[in-house]
Amino acid sequence: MAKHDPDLSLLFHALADPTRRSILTRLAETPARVTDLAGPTGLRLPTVMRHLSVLEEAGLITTSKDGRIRTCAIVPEALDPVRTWLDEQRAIWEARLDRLDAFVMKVMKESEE
Amino acid sequence: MAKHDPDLSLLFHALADPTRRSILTRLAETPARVTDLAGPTGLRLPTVMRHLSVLEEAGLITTSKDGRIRTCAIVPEALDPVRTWLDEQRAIWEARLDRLDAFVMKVMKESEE
DNA sequence: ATCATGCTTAGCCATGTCGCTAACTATCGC
DNA sequence: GCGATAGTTAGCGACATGGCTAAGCATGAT
Repeated sequence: MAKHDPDLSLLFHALADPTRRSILTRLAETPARVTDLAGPTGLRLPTVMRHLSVLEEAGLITTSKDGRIRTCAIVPEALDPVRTWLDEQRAIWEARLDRLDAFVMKVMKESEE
Repeated sequence: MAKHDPDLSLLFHALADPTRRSILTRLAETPARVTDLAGPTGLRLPTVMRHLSVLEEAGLITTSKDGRIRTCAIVPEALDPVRTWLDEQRAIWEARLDRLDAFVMKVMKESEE
């Protein structure tokens, strides 16, 4: 409801990049090291690191370091706000369609008279 | 499934801006003119025009011009790909949790033996 | 015909994004 | 300790984004 919703903006922005989405999908299978994630993308490590920090700041993944290895994992509930927003929108949009329906019905009924 | 999914990127990017989201929510109530949309935002017309064209290129709204007035309206089904993607992700994530469950069960069973 | 209205275009500025390389730190295996 | 491995930091360049002003164009009202 808040006018300023940094959370949603961060989430949507994080999801707006194909590389980040593919990293997410990869992580959905199983947690992985940074290098493992970099492999399929064909990108350099620092670039991947950057994507990971965007994902982490959006709350979509968590990372932890063990020795020299950083392991990344998804945060399943992180997508909830997105889902909620979508549901809200759909509710409003459908309400509007219903009203449009009602309007059409009314006009039709009136035209019959 | 496609590695390159410009559609989703456009959609997510369009949704990543609070101004654009508020325009969408406003349009969900009823179609509106460009000036009507600019009002609440406190932004100048050219700036709003820009946001509108981003929304339109993402397929989230349609606009049509009658005389000197451009009317904007939402495209309700435009959010479907987003919803689909979310559902896919959730499916994978849940499958992973199930597998984790199975793994835990297996370990527990083995430890009993 | 003239003027106000509603939108559009062009262009500027500050900042953000996405890729890179190069150099650095920290661990692990020997 | 030494070298290989994993990650990190710093900084660069090209381009995109989000805001603005100023000026233009088309249409509606008088």
